[in-house]
Order: sequence, then structure tokens, then C-alpha cells
Amino acid sequence: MEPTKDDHDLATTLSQLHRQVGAVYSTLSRQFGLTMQQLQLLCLLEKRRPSFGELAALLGCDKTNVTGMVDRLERRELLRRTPDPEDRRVSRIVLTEEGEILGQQARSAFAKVVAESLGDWPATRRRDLGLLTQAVIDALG
Amino acid sequence: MEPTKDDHDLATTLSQLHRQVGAVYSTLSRQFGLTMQQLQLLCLLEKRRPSFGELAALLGCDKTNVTGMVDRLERRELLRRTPDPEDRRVSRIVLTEEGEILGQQARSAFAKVVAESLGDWPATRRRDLGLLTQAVIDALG
DNA sequence: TATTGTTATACTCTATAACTATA
DNA sequence: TATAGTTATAGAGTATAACAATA
Repeated sequence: MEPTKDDHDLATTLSQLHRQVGAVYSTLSRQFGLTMQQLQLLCLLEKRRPSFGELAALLGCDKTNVTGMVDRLERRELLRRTPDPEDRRVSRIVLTEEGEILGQQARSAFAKVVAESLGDWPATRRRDLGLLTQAVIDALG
Repeated sequence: MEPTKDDHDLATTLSQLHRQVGAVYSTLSRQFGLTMQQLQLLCLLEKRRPSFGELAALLGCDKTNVTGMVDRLERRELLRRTPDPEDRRVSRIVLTEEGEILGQQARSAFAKVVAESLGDWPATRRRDLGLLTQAVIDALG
């Protein structure tokens, strides 16, 4: 399907949003003494205990990168490698208590930015935004 | 302002969208033989000839990084440094013809993804998405 | 044989501090 | 003196290819 002018405009707007949200993440991650990728990784581990391959897929990067990222976060005791009882090739990545707390704080910090930016929006507008955003996620996925 | 549960949910959804769009960019940039940051830089130069400081602000990174990024893209003849006639300390960054074409192709490729994903949405829904996205950008900015 | 995580390598991105040339 | 771009340095992210352990 060839993109129309309207598709281009929508794409530009989505790009700007992506850049804007990235800027927020960048600021937050520095406040937590983490890189953006580390912050993203920690947030992804909420209620997950993925293998290295699964985490690579979630992050959209190669699995060889995950080894180093996990090394660095494990050195700071924010997460742990644990063996998978069903397949001895597999290691699962689990947050430590400290990592759990930091991830929770990071998610709250981002929610606070949302609250401060969109807190005075009418409930219907906020609901529309949530529904449309979810729809875009589904459509892109 | 303290975030409500609803703020948390909205934040989660916006995070997912950010990750999803990032995945699209990641795929596209590899198709163009560029890193994601290089692709973003090229797209930013559409109709702009920023100084190094201005480009750093647009990218949300330190100006020292820009020197290297521009070096690498200049080596590939996608952009050029040009002197600013009004201030001899300043260099302005300008796309070459080749860079212009590549940037155009990249923007079209992203627009094509949008067309393929959201092309069958009703016009009103697309307009709502555009307006709400723009509103979020303004609110966050 | 195929898959999981790892290592080695090379390149890129990122921030800090110190430098130069202009203003 | 202040600012714009650069350099040096160090750490982190990224992809490719080759490898050991396990399936």
C-alpha cells in the first residue's frame, strides 16, 4: 500500500511523539543513574522472568547484547541469573528486591510525568488516548 | 501531583507505544544501513540547517556526541559542514543531495508502515489519533 | 543437529573534562 | 570572559561470527 500525504503527516506526528517520550525517558534514566536501555530493561522485568533470548526479543536487540547488559546490572545487584529447572541451557533473569524497588520507582516517576502533563485532561479525552494508543500498538505489532 | 492508577495505566500504554515505534525504527534503519540515531539525525535535517549545538538540542544529547556522528555521516557523503557567514565559530550541518534522497526514502518507508498498519482505519479515527498525539506532544513539551 | 548463552571483535553512542578559535 | 566546536577518554550499546554446553 502506497502512503498518502495523510499517512506522511501521521507518521511525522508519531515520530515527534516518539522523540518526546524518549526525551522524558532519557531525563528519568539519568536521575536514576541508569542508561535508557538499562531503565527499559528493568521496567520490562516487572512480573516477568525471561530467558536471555526472550529478553532480547522484548528489547528488540541481539541476544549477544543481553549478556553484557545483564552482567552490568547484576554487578549492581539489581537482578540475578537463575537456572531454568526444565532446560539446563537456559538462564532466567530475575529482579532482586533492590531492582524491584528501583523498577517500581522508575515506573512511578514516568506515571508522575504523565500525571503532571495530562492530569487536567477530561476523563473522556484520557480514555480516548488510552484506547487509540492501544489500538496503534495492536496495529503495529 | 501524585499519579493515580489511571496515570500508571496511561504511562504503561505510552511506554508500549514507544517501544513499538522504536522497533519499527530499528528495523527500518538496518534496512538503510544506518544506526537508529543516524536515521533520526538525517530525518531531522529535512528543511533545517542547524548548528552543532542546535542539533544536539534536537537530538537530546551532548554536543560532543554530534561531532562524531556528523564525522561518520560526512564520511559517507550524506551531509556536509558549511561555515556560518555571520559567526565564524559556527558550522551548519546541511544534507547533501544523496542525504536528502536517503532521508526522503526513510520518511516514506515509515509512512508506508503507517499506511500498512493504520490504512484501513476510518478517517475520523485517524484524525482523532493525529490530534490526540499532537496534544500529548504539546503537553509533554 | 539445533538451540542457549557466551566470548571476541569491531564499530557506534554517550557523558565529562580540557582544549582552540572565535566573539 | 563567554561561547562553538573539537579532542581525549572511558564506559556502554550494537551486530557478526565462532564457541561450549545442552537438547
